[in-house]
Parts: sequence; C-alpha cells; structure tokens
Amino acid sequence: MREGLERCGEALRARGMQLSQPRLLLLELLSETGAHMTAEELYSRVREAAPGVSRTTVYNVLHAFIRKGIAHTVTIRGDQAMYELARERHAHFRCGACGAVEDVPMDVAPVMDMCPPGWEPQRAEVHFHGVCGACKSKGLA
Amino acid sequence: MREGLERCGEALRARGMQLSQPRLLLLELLSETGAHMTAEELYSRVREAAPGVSRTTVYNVLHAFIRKGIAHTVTIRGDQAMYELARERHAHFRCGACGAVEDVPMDVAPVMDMCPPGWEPQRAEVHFHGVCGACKSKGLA
DNA sequence: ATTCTTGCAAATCATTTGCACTTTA
DNA sequence: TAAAGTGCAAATGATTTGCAAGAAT
Repeated sequence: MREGLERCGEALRARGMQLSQPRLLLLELLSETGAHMTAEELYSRVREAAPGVSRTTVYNVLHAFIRKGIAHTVTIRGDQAMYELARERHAHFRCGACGAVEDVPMDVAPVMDMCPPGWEPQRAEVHFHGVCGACKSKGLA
Repeated sequence: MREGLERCGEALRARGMQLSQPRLLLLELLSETGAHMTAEELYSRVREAAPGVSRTTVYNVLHAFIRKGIAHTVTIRGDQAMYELARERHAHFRCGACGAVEDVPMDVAPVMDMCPPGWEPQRAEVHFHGVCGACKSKGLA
C-alpha cells in the first residue's frame, strides 16, 4: 500500500469501512479537483497504480461509497454514470458537441429552496446543456 | 392510421418530417400530461395500439424527435434515459426508495440565470433526489 | 468463527449498428 | 428514383449477479 494514501483514510474509518488499496486509490482519484469520472475512467486510472484491481471491485467500492454517503452519481450523461465525491455543491455543464462534462462553480442551495411544497429533496442536481467554449470556437455549434 | 392522431401532426410537418403511425403514436404518448417515459415503456405503450412496431423504430423516432427539437432526454435515472416533449420547463424528483420519477412544477428559467459567465447553456435540467411521500409514509425512508 | 472484501466469469439489459425492405415525395 | 422510414438480427458496452477464495475483526 503506497505512502500518502492513508491520509485519506479517515473518511473510511469514520464510517466503519475498512481501509484497502482499491478504496484509498479511488478516494484519492475522486478527491482530485473537479473530479467526475465514469466507472471505466476510474478503472483505468486505478490500474495505473494497481494493475491487479478488477472492474468488479471498482464498482463494489463505488457502490459502497454511495451507500455510505461519501460519493454520489452524476447522471448528466445518458449512457454512463459519473461519480464524484459528495462535496460542496456545484452544477455541471455538458457540451452537446464533444460530450465533455465540466464543473460549473455555482451554489445550488437556492435551487433546493425553489422546490415547491410537497417534496423534500435531500439533494439537487443542476445540469446545463449547451456548447462549450472550445467547440464554439471550432464552429461545431 | 387511427383517427385523432393527425391532430398532432403539425409538429412533424412543421419540421419537414413525414407523418407515420409510429411517430404519431409516440407524439401522442409523450403529449400525455407529465409524460416522461423510458424507451421500453414507450415501446410497450406503442405496441398496445400497434403491435407491429419494432423497438428499433421507437428508438429511431425518439432520436429523430430529439434531433428536431421536439423532445429531449431526462437523465435523472442513471440506468435508462427517459424521454419527454420539449415543453414548458419543469423539474424532476426521483425517489431513492422506489425509483419513481415525478414532475415538479417549477420554473427553471431563474436557474439558467444562475449559470455563471463563461457558459451559455441552451437548457437546464434540475433533478431533485429524496424520498417521495408514499415511501415516506410507508417508513421506507 | 464470522463478517468484510475482492474478483472471475457469466448473465443482463439498454442501446446501437448494418443492412435489406418498403414507402413516400 | 432518390430519400425517408421501418425493422430484423446481431453487436456493443455498461452494469449486475452468483459464487468462491482471501483478508480483517
């Protein structure tokens, strides 16, 4: 188990989860600034550091993170789920031309407050759809 | 071709699309109040009226609708896309217990305005996550 | 000893694709 | 007749499941 990984371990211990290399690696990857990756992306990133880790384990760990409230999915892509840490709230922007998903620094708390009576959401996701700057300048819009 | 279906046809004609039974049926289904259905749900609903229509055609038509701006996908479910007409904007609520997706009557225009400079979204989706009233009263929260 | 974690292999299931056929403009 | 629409069958690809082996409490 590499050095520096244990650093992240408190989040796991605090929720009664055992520390393991796959979990610490995934926690580290998801801790990267603005990280929102698909399971497949996370799988290949994990394997750079630990080639032995299986796809199944990546899914197992991600589901465990979600169950424990450490992470949640971002469903802005229709085809695959993306995963990110449950951190300060922000929105997402998806470019319809290149498919890229970007973080949008924005407080979604006011959006929660816009939810009419009758629903009591625990979380709000805000997805913007449009064309990103790069594609716009390439005339792809 | 059944009576009453042609009624919806203008939306198709207006965009240079030919009228056909699958298209009119799907347009009718999606026109139901608060309709947001998965491709599979739409497929089985279509087949109640027209057993011969194939799954492929349902996908073909839905993609054509999206290309023409008649419909768009709702990605609040991570596993399957849901489809709905591009109508007055509203939000969606997904119950984490039973998985049901409900319409939330709410104006999302202000949310568009909350998008910081640098992005120019054409559309905003707002997804609330929580537990619906039915599940809450069953203690499934 | 029991529970948690991992992972292979197979199954599942939504969606896409290639291609041939039919219909419409 | 060229273009648009349909649909079967097969492929693709993400995700799940069953189960057995290993590790931690």
